[in-house]
Amino acid sequence: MNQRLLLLDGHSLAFRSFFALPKDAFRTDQGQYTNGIHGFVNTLLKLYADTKPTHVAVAFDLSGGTFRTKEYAAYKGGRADTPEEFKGQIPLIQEVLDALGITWLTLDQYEADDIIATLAERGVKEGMEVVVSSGDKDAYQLVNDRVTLLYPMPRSQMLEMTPEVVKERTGVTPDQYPDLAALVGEKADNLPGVPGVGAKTAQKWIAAYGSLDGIIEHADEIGGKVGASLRENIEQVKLNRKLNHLLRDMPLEVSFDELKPRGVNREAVHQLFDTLDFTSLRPRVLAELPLAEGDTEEAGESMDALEAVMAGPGDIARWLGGRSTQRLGLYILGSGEPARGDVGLLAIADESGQAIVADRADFSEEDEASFVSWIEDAEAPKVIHEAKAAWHAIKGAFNAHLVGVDVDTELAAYILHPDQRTYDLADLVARHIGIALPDMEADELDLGLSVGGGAANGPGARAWALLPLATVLSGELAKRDSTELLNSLERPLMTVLARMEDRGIAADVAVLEELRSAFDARVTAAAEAAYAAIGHDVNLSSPKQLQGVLFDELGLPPTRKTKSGYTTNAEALTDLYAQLAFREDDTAVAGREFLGQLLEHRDAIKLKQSVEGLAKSVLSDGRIHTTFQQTVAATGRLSSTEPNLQNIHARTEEGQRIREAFVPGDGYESLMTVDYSQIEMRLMAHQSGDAALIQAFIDGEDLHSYVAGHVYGISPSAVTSAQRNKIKAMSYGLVYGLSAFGLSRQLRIDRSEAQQLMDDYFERFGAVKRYLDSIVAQARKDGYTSTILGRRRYLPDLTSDNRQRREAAERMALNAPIQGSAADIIKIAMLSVDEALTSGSLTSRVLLQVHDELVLEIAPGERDAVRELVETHMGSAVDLSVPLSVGVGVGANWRAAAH
DNA sequence: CCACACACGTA
DNA sequence: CGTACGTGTGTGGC
Repeated sequence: MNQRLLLLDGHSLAFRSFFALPKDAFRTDQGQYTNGIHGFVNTLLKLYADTKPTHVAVAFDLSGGTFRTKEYAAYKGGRADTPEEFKGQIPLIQEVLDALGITWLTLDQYEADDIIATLAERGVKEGMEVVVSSGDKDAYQLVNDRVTLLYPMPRSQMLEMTPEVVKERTGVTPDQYPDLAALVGEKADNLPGVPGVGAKTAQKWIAAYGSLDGIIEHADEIGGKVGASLRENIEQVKLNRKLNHLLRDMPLEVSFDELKPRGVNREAVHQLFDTLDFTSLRPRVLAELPLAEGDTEEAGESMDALEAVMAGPGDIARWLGGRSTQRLGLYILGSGEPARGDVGLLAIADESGQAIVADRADFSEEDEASFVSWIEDAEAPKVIHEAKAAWHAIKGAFNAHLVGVDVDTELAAYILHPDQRTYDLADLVARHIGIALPDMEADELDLGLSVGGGAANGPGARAWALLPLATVLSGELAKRDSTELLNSLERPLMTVLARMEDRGIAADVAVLEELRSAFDARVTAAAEAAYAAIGHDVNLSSPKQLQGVLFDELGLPPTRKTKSGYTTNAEALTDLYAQLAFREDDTAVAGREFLGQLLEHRDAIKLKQSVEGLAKSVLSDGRIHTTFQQTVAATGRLSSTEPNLQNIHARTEEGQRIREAFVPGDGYESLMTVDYSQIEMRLMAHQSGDAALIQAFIDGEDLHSYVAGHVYGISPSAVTSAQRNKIKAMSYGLVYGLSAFGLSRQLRIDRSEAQQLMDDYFERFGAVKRYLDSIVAQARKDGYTSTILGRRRYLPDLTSDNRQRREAAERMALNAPIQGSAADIIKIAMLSVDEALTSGSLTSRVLLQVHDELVLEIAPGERDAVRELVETHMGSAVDLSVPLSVGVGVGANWRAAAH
């Protein structure tokens, strides 16, 4: 029979991958680099698919010497040390091979290529077709009509080297190649060739004398400088030839039976790929390599079990009929936008693999009633990816309120790994249950299209995959003790957020329009004045063009460098302005005018864009419906998009006018803001246990004056405002991992003064210092930080060799427990406030969250009751060693509700 | 058309 | 050389 033997040089292929793939993109939580492993497995899969071998072996070099280094100490000398990031990947590749059921070999004193040469020789003798893949040119000599070499090329291409191709590329036959290499030398192996002899000369000699032996025999007949050179270096050439000869008779104690792939051990692959963070390779490995015996039919992990059907009218009702209390997976294709949700297609699947896919447009009355009662049944457990989006889709399409979400797989994945930008369902399924979901075509993603039988596969498979995915994720969470965080905090919060988004906040479009026009006038005036100052137009929004004006035309001194030139940010422009203050030449006068108008333009255009963006996002109900992102911030915070209502101007007078456009809607009389005061410093006090800091909060004094009094050794009442400001900056900076350099820059004081300030601060608040140090130490040990609710953030860079990355990770480690705990606390408070409002039968409701602040819409007559309620529930969200102080304000708009 | 850089708003 | 985000604009690659 046709037997084919595939032989790989493991080290050589992995090393190429290591340099081909960006190492920082392949790094696990634990700091292990995996680019070489990933590339190797990828190459292996490709070779396997291309060659369909019956036998496979991977050969590795051993570290330490070989017979070649004994013979010639300089062999492969002069190479740079193996990169630290590559070491350690080889043993992991060998573990992967074990899991894949593929044999790998090493042999003391010999190189991978010797093993390959030996096996190739034996394979040919057995009548096999042999395919070798190695990036080592020495392997050329193995090529013949039964042995093909696949030589790796850039962009993961493989060059198929037959004897003809070798001849074409080297000018000699495969068995002559080592002769040629001996003459020319091999830089990679530190083997010098004959000076003056290149490939052309060597080819000519080999053609003339047949082989190296022939050349040596007739060395005296070769004239000219190269002849003399050859005669002088004849010993080196002989040595080269000896070293580059691959041994074909190694004592390998391996039989061809052992080289037959043993099949993939699923469990081992899952385990290993989990620790390696491999997502995309997992389904490929399982699909493209043979599975080990008894490992083919694993319950719940094979898509063979899936039976998806398209629903006709009445089918949904019938399907749900017998299953309404089972745990079911629900997948929705549609729009999950707040207040504009809709369902195009939906799919529901049960644990047995039965799935039904339905077009919303085909729902009968009976289907709708059955579906809605299932959706609104809290005892009917549902598994959904992005449940909040599903909530909106269902609200929009059925006017029903989703309850009974057992697992939101997106939220679960976020709790496990909060540092990913997105949590794509197909990626999670591939990663956690090792199945490649069928791609969904773009037209399947469109709403309301008629759907043929084939299209059911995508949604059906997704609904089906949710159930095993939820089981795996729940298991991971339980192992990590994070079940509570998901089920008691994030999952119920999802519904609270959905309702907040659904409500939106009323906007006064007349105010927005008035502001737009006022800001627009400022923009135009500033732009014209700026053009006048320099005598021509310029795009004031183009940093590149501004650099031309500032540094070339006006000859101003360069500012801080950016990646693509010099910064033109407000801070730098203000500095430049100050530098021109004492000059009265024409350029300086023009420069000052230009800079002043540019700053004015920046300010005005930002305000204008902000107002325009808000105006555009007002829906027909007169309200702005933001989307709160519950799974994007690595610290556990929420974020807000489309539009972002967490960064509405608040600091300047002009900016605050924008907040006047946020008003109570019909049926409500005011807005209320409730915020935590200094929650991060309170957490610092609590977590550090610093007695002085705790006392400050218990006494309820002005924090920054109190701390400044301690630092400067004076009474708080004697603290000047300059002293207070410095200490305030320092206190806030601590939460962000501020350095003395950063503090000096921010306060525009000497480095030494900043250092002194920090020293004095830590002298007085020693526990704070010890706490901050301990956070980093603990995080380095564990690999992650934790909040008061046990929310983790993984920071593998804490052990990076790269100082910048490491220090950045240290700052994140300092900040994450504080910022994240504050996020935990306000989330608890949101649940508790929401619950209290509902159970108190109040109409007032929460509309927005801005990290440490809630914005509520107050119904007539409820103001005082709500004030008391929010003070109580926010103030008692958690029990700390310092009080949680809450500020409340009420007014006719968001600005007026500030306090 | 898309990704990136820059600038800047919030906590 | 202070954390966490999102958005608008310009730019230069494809």
